[in-house]
Amino acid sequence: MKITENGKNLVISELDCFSLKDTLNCGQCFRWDEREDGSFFGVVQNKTLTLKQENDTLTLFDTSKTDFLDFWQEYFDFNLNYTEIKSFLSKDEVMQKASTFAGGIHILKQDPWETLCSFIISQNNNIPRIKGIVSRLCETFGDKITDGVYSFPSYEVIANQTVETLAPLRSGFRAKYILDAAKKLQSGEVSIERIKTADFSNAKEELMKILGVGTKVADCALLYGFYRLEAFPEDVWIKRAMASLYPNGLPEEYTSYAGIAQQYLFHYVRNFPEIVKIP
DNA sequence: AGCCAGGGTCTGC
DNA sequence: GCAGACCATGGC
Repeated sequence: MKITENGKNLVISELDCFSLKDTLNCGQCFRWDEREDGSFFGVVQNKTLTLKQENDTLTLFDTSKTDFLDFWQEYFDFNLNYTEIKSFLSKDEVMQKASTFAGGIHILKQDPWETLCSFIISQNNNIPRIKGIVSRLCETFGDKITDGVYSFPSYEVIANQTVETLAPLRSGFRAKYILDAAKKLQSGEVSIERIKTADFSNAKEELMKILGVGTKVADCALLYGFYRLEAFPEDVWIKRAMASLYPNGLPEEYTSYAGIAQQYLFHYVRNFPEIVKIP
């Protein structure tokens, strides 16, 4: 990986095992939008970024080398060697194929609360609508960053809301779950700091104290919001994939990177649904 | 019109 | 433990 400053832009070249499109469109994040020209615009914390990938080169517009080294490098998980992980996850034929197809996906290091809240919204929902609800949540309760761009609201702000004031989000039955999460975080009944340091099963148990957080949402929060790579979220697609491809469970040797294996599998079977169709 | 969407809760065996 | 109804909303 080579970093070059080009005027106001930053160019990352000689990239290996990275697909911006697959990383941002694989359903782990909801605040990135693809534009006509193939670039992506996103909001992360109180920052915005537009970037574009062409082959093994990534251009971050209006970004300094310091911005990248201090923040975006970590956010996009460029410090983990995905080339090694990809080969590690290729010990059997299924994962070998999934890794080859989806090996450009990186796990983003996202904010814990934003991720938890987003995946509460994700239940029994589809990705475009999840994005719409999250977008209205930010517009209604977040801070203005620039014109038409708002930050993700803190749980303190949401904890002061009611089901009625959340109505503009049109989140349906999930509104009471969002409120319960915000209130339990504010009261300290559930603590992000404790979850960060707890072992995996205790962390998951603590998340599941929140109404509307079951095993799948907890695993998604742990994987995408707490960077727990051993989390293995099982949605309907992964359940189908497991039933037809791994009836005896995921190979034990993959346990420490199960979350990345899950991402590869998810992207793979969603693009080739016939693989998991039971005749 | 009816089904599905990166599920979870609640109830009843 | 496990199945089944139910939950709001929107796109197809």
